Amino acid sequence: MRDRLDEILQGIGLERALIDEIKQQGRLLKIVGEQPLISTGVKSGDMPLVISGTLRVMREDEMGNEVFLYYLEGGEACAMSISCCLSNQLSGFKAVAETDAVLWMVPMHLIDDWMSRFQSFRKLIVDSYQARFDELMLTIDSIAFMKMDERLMKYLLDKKQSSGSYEIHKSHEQIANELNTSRVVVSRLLKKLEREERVALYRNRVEVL
DNA sequence: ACATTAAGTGATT
DNA sequence: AATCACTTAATGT
Repeated sequence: MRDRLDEILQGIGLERALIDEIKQQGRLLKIVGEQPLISTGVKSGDMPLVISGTLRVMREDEMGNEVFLYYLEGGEACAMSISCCLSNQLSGFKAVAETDAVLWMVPMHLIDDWMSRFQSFRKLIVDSYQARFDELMLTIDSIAFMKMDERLMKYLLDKKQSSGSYEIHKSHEQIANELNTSRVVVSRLLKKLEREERVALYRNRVEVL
């Protein structure tokens, strides 16, 4: 697994010295199955670097309502975790592993140091911030401007993309929760998509055609 | 065979 | 698009 980390870090374009430090200072975190990684109100002192798997990052309010924000995939850093740590705020974020995932947890207190010493690290953080921000804008206008049927289709295609599979193993209920709507609505829209022959429906499973 | 959970649907707001 | 109420289908015991 160390090799894989090395590979990823090199792929990002970090220099040798930094890679060695990262490998020395961080710790490995394996997540099996669909499991919450960071939940609201808990402060975490680490910045996760995704080695493999997909994380779904969400916003959560007091009542437990969730809003999807963006995905984090292999080779990506969760730059947002820096901002909540720097400002010493409790994370209003919740991250859930979508699949089995392997993360490299980097202690937050080293970030500053690395940013000033390694320009490649600064770039990683800034780029990652930028990328998250762009994704955020996408999901914002999908919420603001897209109708439910378009959102559903985008959701299905996103899932297809991130899992590399045409099959989505979720119930209508789960999908509805992630889109903040009701199961009935999802069932109806999926049914419509099925008639248009864009998906095939099964129990606990949707296939994108 | 029975209970439980997922999905489909008409009617109403 | 949400909610209710009900039906039907799939799955587990």
